[in-house]
Amino acid sequence: MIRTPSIRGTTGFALAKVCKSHRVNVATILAEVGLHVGQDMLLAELWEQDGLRGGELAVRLNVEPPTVTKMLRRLQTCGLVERRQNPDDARSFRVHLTDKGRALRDPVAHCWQRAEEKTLASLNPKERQTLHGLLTKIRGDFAPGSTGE
Amino acid sequence: MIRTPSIRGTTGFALAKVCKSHRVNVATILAEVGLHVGQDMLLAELWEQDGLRGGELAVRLNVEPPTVTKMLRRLQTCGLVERRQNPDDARSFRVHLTDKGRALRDPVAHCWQRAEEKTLASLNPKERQTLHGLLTKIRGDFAPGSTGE
DNA sequence: TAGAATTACTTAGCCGGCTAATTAATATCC
DNA sequence: GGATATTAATTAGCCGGCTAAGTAATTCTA
Repeated sequence: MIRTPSIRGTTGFALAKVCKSHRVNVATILAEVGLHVGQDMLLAELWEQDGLRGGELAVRLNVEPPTVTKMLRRLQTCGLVERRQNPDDARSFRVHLTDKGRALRDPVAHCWQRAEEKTLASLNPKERQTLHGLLTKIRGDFAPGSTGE
Repeated sequence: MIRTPSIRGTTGFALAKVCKSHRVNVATILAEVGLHVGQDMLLAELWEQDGLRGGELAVRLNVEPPTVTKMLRRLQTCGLVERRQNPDDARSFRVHLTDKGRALRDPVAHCWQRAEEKTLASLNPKERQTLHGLLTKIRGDFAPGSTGE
């Protein structure tokens, strides 16, 4: 029997739709602090660990190097990050947050909380925890029981 | 108390990361049939219901009208869709699949199955069902042509 | 050690997205 | 009916993404 897959109605489709919705929510709220969606993710890596190389950022963000090149140029123009020479390797460079970039951490965190609340509005706390656990399991990450910090 | 939200480790962050990963998976596999990621979603709406207006596509895809304009121009150039005049309203138009566009349905469905398998590789069937249920519940908030907000 | 391969990043150009401003057609109101 | 508002779609320009191709520095290798 030839089971024509229904496309819509697959888990991947639902995931894509939820992702899109969440991205719109984040973008809308993030505009209030003057950031474009995507830039927050790069800054988040630097808030976690300052001074990463460009290539390391690409790997952690799961994007290609040219994407990092362009994003850094704009973030640098905005005065949020700066590049410093890497004494160990003249090919690469290290990206450091400016004071202005560091100052955005809490406002952006607040944006994310609001966007998350909007995206997950229809789930109760237990469902949210289940979802969180499944997502972290997909990521191959850990902390399945830890409720944030 | 001074609980500085950790940004990373939130459900929204995990969702964004999983979304990104899945999008990369879809993009990679979708390239085999000559589509860019995003075009599959537009075609999926037409596979579901042919002859939608441009604005209806924008609403269903949760994107802005200019995005639809550009995507349609490219899909039209590729010979996948065609525009037809709307006799009821000369401002708008209706988008119809070509035979070539219709023929992509099953190949794309297969791409999605593969991408989904890759994205959800670490989940067992029961976990996948749970995830599917949660995503569907989230979508229930804004999917059924509701007022959205 | 000189040349070849590899690595790290940039450039150019495209596509999916967005906002702001514009155009054309329809609907509304005086 | 004519002026006005509203709606549907487009254009222009930007940002986040990509691939392909190029450049410069490092490493490998003969």
